[in-house]
Amino acid sequence: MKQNKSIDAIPEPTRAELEILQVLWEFGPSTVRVVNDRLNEQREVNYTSTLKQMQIMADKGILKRDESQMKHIYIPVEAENKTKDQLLNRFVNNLYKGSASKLVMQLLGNEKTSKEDIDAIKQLLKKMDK
Amino acid sequence: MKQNKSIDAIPEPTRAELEILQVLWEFGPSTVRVVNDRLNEQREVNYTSTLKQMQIMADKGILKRDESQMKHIYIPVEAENKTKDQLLNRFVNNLYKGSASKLVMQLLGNEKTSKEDIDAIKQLLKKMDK
DNA sequence: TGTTTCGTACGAAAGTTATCCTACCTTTAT
DNA sequence: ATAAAGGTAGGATAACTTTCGTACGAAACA
Repeated sequence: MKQNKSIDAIPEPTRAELEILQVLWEFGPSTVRVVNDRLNEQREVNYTSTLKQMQIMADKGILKRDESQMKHIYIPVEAENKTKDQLLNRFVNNLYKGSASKLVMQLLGNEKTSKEDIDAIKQLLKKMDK
Repeated sequence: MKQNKSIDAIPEPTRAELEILQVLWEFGPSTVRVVNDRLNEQREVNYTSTLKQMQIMADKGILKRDESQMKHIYIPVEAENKTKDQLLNRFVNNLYKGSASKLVMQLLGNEKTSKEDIDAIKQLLKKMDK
């Protein structure tokens, strides 16, 4: 049974917040240390910056945390797919007036989209026919 | 012949900037008055707010303007498709590690995506085979 | 011709985001 | 036991974004 998704629209995560969510989605519930180390593989960030961000996210309700240990463990409140669905919907609505096919058209016309990806998309659609 | 797109990466337009770009893409080169009227169909914005935004965008090089008349005419510097390509690439890179097919997968699994859209996507791909 | 309407320019202010310093506590290692 | 390392908490701050008030000039019109 489907929830009414329009009620609990998630506030758009900021750039920094999204970075952190990605790490948590990939590695599962983690400490600030782990997240910060991952982030520093891509760019230099001070530990306390990441800590602060994650605290703010917990305040906002984007993350919850387990404080039973000294090293708090942070966990995304919403599932990866749910959040991505919302971001994707917003993107489609904003840029393509809600038309998913327009977006795909843009994607197919985009030179950065590889032949492999296009083939994969075709496979997907074939599978859906069954 | 293709340009090297990686050189002239456009700075991410802000929320308000994107709103304005949408109007200009839809209605073509326009005065502040026209843009502001369109925006006010969706939300209340003061005229001078829109004016200021568009002036800033002109400063940043996102818009150019024709000042030969008293009512200045604003025009996006980059074509709609080019900007959307960049935004789309960024989106795919950010959320799907650059995999366009993952994005489409998400789209197809998304309940907000209509059957009509899915059919349209299939048509697109068929056409590409030829 | 004077007044009202419509335009631009400029600056201020408020809100948001991102970053990091400092303080202080706990654990670990010497 | 003491020092060092590694945690959290809470400002402070700087940059960016967004919004709008005020000033003032040009145009329309009564």
